[in-house]
Amino acid sequence: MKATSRSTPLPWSGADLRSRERDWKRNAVILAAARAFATRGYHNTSLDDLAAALNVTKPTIYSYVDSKEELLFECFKHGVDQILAGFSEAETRGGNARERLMTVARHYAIAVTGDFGWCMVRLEEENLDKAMSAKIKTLKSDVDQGLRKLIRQGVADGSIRSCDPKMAAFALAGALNWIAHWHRANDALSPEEIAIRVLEIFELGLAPR
Amino acid sequence: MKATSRSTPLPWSGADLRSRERDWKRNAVILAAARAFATRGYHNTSLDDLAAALNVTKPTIYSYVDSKEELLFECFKHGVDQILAGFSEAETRGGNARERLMTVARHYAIAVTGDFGWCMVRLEEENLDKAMSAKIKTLKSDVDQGLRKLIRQGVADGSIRSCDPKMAAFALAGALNWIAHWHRANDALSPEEIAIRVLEIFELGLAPR
DNA sequence: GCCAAACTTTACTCATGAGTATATTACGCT
DNA sequence: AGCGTAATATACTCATGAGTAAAGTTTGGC
Repeated sequence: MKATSRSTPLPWSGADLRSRERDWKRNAVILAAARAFATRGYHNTSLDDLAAALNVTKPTIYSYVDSKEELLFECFKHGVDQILAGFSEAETRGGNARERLMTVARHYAIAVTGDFGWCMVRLEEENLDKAMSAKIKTLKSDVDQGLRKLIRQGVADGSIRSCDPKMAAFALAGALNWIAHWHRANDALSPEEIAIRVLEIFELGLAPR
Repeated sequence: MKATSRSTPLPWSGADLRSRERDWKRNAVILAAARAFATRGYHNTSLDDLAAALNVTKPTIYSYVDSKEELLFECFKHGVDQILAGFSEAETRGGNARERLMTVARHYAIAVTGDFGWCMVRLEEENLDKAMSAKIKTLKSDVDQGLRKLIRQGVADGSIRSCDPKMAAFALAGALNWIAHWHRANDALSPEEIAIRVLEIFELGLAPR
């Protein structure tokens, strides 16, 4: 039997290759969308604009996503996944709860300054239909609950001063999210450095020690 | 000369009254816009919707503002004015720089939970033309510089731990702005109570003392 | 009571942009 | 070679919503 016949399930057989290629392109569409949304805003970005940026036409985009909303949702999802990865890493790195919280926060800061940061932070649920809005709420809540849990654990293990976990989580998330508003790609400070400085303020507080 | 002739500039003469009435209505339009934008988002609020909420029609709105953008700008302005008022009050109340900063922050938190909070925090400059966008930038910068100045003064007078004023101002503003995202009018905690709790975290930090 | 100004409405225009039906091209497979 | 499928493009439809012109309505001043 010839090596080129269809009975040869090569790792990169035609179908497989095509499907990888497709995923790759889909991700390119999502990334371009994230950048466009961050620059001009969701409502000010038409899919024709986006298509032009990708050197394709609108129907091509519709072959990768079902709607503009889905595009926005995917951008959001990509960003949140980075944050959720921070929780996993915090578990593997270990340390007391405050240290784990800071690991998460560092990841968070980096995610927020990345390509999907804007979509994550600025996404207004009013722009999405009920079903998607609910998904977003869940994801946001997951992150929020994760932060609160770490804070509660910190209070329990003595690594965090006794405080209201809800307020502390919101304050921290707010400060971190806000980075997306003021950070520019060519800032003097790298995302890591920004994270360190912001987190120091949270650890030590403003009052002299 | 008769007392009723036009030469009598009575405190509530016709013209004066009408102009007050006009200002009152204009403010009602702006307030209704702020609420509608906060609920449904700027782009999802049509001026027909807004007009309906006010029991008038679109052209009436156009007799009070020149454009939808102007409406958004006015909402922003109203909100920022409340914050700037906080700086004045901090001056009159006095105290060390950290105390003055906390006075401003308390005002800030209350402004952000108010009717114009959403517009202040979520306003995306991409929605505005160059000229207005520049005005907004200036106002935002005024607030930011005000915060930084207080922080620098605090470091100088020893009431604030030595830190990067830019980062501290952004972290504080972020935490406060974020309140607008999660606070709901019927929250268990009043804006004042929220302000106290969030500011405590900033003063004392998360690490045990 | 009548006039003029301010105010408000009815009934449009017009541009934009999401989404789609249909044609065309490219490419792997036998 | 040539068939079938996936990918992309052309060329629309259609709804929405900002903004406006012109006509009606109210109100205060005489």
